[in-house]
Amino acid sequence: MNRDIPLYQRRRDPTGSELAGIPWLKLLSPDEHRNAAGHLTVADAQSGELVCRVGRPVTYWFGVIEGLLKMSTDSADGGTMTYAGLPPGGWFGEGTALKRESYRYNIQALRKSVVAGLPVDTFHWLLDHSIGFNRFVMNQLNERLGQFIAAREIDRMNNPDMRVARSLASLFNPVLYPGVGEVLRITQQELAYLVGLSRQRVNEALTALEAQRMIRVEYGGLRILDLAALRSRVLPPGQVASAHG
DNA sequence: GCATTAACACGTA
DNA sequence: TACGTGTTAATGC
Repeated sequence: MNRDIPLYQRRRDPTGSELAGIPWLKLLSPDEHRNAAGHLTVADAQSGELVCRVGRPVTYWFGVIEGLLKMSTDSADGGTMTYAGLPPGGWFGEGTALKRESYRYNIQALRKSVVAGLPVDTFHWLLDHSIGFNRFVMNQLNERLGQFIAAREIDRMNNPDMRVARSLASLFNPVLYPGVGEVLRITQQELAYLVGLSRQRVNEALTALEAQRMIRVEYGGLRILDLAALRSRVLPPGQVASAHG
C-alpha cells in the first residue's frame, strides 16, 4: 500500500499504548515527558524495509515498538553480516546520535514492525535536562557492551544448540528489550537468519532446549522458562568445547 | 559426522 | 489462502 513512499514520510503520532511501551518515558519529569512525547513519531515498517542505512546522517534515535528488526552491515565479500536482532522495547543508535554522526549499521525490518523515532535534537535536549534519561542511556550502553562481549563468545562456539541458546538469552534480555516479556514473537526462520544456521538445525536446537525445560516452542514464537539456564548453557556431557582464546 | 538445501505434508492465523 | 512448523532425503565439507 505504501511501498513507494519512504518510511520517514509515513510518520504518524504514537498511540497511547505505543507510548506506554517506551521504557524511558516513565523516567522523565512531567515537563520532560511532555517535550519528549511531543516530538516522538512512529512509522509502520513493512517486512524487509530499511529503517536506517549506513552512511546516512543521523536523524532519529530509534526504538522498536512492535515486530523485529536486525542490525547488520554489508561485508566486503558481498554478503551481509548480522550483529543483533532487535525485539520490542529495544532502543538503538544512541552512540551515533550522541556524536551526531552518520549511521554505522543498516537496520532492517525482518517482519512488519512499528518503529519509533526521537529526533536527535530532542535526544540531546533530554541529555541536557534529565538525570533519569541519562541514567537510562548509560545503563543501555553498559548492558549492550555486555551483550556484544557475549556475542563474540557465541561466534566462537561451534555447538549449534549453544549458539541458539545464547542468542535467545540475548533476545530475552529484559533490560535492553523490556517489551518482549515472557513470549518472544519470532519465527524459526528469522531466528535462523540471526544465529546463522539453517531453519532445520534451529528447529532441532529448539526442540532440545524445550526438552531441557529452558523454553517452550509455540506457534510463531518462544516462551522463556529459564533465562539463567539459557545464558549459562553448558555443553552436554561427552562433548568438548572448542572455543579458542 | 554434521550441517545445509530442497521438498513435502500438515496445522494455524 | 498464506504462512510457520516438523520431518525426510540428497548433497557437501
